[in-house]
Amino acid sequence: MPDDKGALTSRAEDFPRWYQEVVAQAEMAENGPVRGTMVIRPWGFGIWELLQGELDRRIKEAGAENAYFPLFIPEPFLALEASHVEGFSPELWVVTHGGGNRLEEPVVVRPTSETVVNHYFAKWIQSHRDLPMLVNQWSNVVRWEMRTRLFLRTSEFLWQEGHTAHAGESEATEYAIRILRDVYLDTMERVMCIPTLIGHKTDRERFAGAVRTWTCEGMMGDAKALQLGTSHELGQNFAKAFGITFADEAGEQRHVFQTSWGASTRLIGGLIMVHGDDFGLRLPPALAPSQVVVMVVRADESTGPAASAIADDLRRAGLRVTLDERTGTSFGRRAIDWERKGVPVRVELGPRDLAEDSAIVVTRHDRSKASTRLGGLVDVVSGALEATTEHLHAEALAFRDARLRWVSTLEEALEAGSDGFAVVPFSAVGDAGEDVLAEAGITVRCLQRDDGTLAKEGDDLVAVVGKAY
RNA sequence: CGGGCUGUGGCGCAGUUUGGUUAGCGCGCUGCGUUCGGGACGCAGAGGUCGCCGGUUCAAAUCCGGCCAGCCCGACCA
Repeated sequence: MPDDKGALTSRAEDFPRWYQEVVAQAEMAENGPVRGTMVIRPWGFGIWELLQGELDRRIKEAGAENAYFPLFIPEPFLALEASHVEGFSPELWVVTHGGGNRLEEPVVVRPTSETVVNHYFAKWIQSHRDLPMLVNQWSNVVRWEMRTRLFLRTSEFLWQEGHTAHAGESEATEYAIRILRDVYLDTMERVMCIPTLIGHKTDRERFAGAVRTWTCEGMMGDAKALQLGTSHELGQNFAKAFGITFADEAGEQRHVFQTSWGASTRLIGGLIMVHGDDFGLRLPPALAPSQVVVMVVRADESTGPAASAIADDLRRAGLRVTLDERTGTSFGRRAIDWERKGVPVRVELGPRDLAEDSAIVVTRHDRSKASTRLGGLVDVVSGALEATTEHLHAEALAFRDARLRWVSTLEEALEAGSDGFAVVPFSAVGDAGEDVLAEAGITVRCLQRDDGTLAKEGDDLVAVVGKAY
């Protein structure tokens, strides 16, 4: 919000007003006791739990199993893979004391777990029969960040990180892409209702230690890009550093090919920034801790029991329902609180409605209200939830496509990429072009074929460029 | 690390230029009452070492010196 403080004004201009409002209103998080850490309040955490469930199911369908590895990593582990340690060193939090004494060897708090996981993979993998090894971990990680921003870049964040080992290179590539598509892309498109572009990163944007980084990129409500999830092909870099070898069918000792992939609480930020409006958050039904709130307009001997019965009916239909009978708080106050939290559908029941054997159904995504017969209420609410999912995705897609321009030169990309996405032949950009774009705060978000599909390389590669968070 | 700014009840701020009774306002909070169909209202009340240390003065939130913390802009990043 523009004000007397110059610094704040310039920031607010490119920082949507609703972002901060929505985050605050949705009671999701605030900066915590240590710089850049976050506190997620129950409503926001409920969203995360649902998101976790959706991701976890898909991860298991892709064959990976959950496991857990230590929070503390011996410092020498990090040093084993040269580019990995180089990439992460500036971001490490290091513990120097334990039990009141200085530790002989400092330990690192994990910024990501490739090193510990691979330390164990080296022990666990002996034969081609042990492959592929597909492991996932839900955990927190910490990274020292120069500049933190709620949900998008916090010093501590929650995520899942998958780590796999395969016998062959093509197998690893296929698995990395399978995760990108079947886990990440599918969750983002169908669950989060976020139109998502996929592709791979340029060399400079690649994960430290990877040979190729595949990525999902979304456009936020201010036309800036957000990296929503990444899947890395690690080649044999870590296998060689950690000595992960197996005996193949012929009895030869060979190094494995690996992948690692992750998606974090950043997704909550993306969700807010794609769907939030001036009235608060708008949640896709699949991620709404409460999908329906049944509100009693005023205290009354008949509306209370009737609302309770409606809530039960909706629950029996498999919906997550909250019954709001707090008539001590004014109706408007309560209605706006739920609206801000993004509850997709509200059912409002007052004496007037009850007298007509009806209720008001309010849909959050378009704020429309309709009087509905109680007899058909469950169907109407279910239909409204389905419509919400479609509407949120369609609206976000229309927004993004209106700000995505196909261009053919670097100069055009520079212009179009400053307030949206530009798609430009990668041959027109190149490494030198990335420097030029960087001057304007624009980066290559991903490389893909001109039909939007994935390709490792080729003449038809296009670069999606834009400003990023 | 460079550049800018701010520290005053839980939150947001005014007051500082020009020192002067008991430090004020909005929101929130507690109690009572009236309300309740779209962010209610009235009355009563709780809550402050004015970031910290020192100095000047009859007198310091206000002036001087030092320190600390936080925010914003640049370099980093899921």
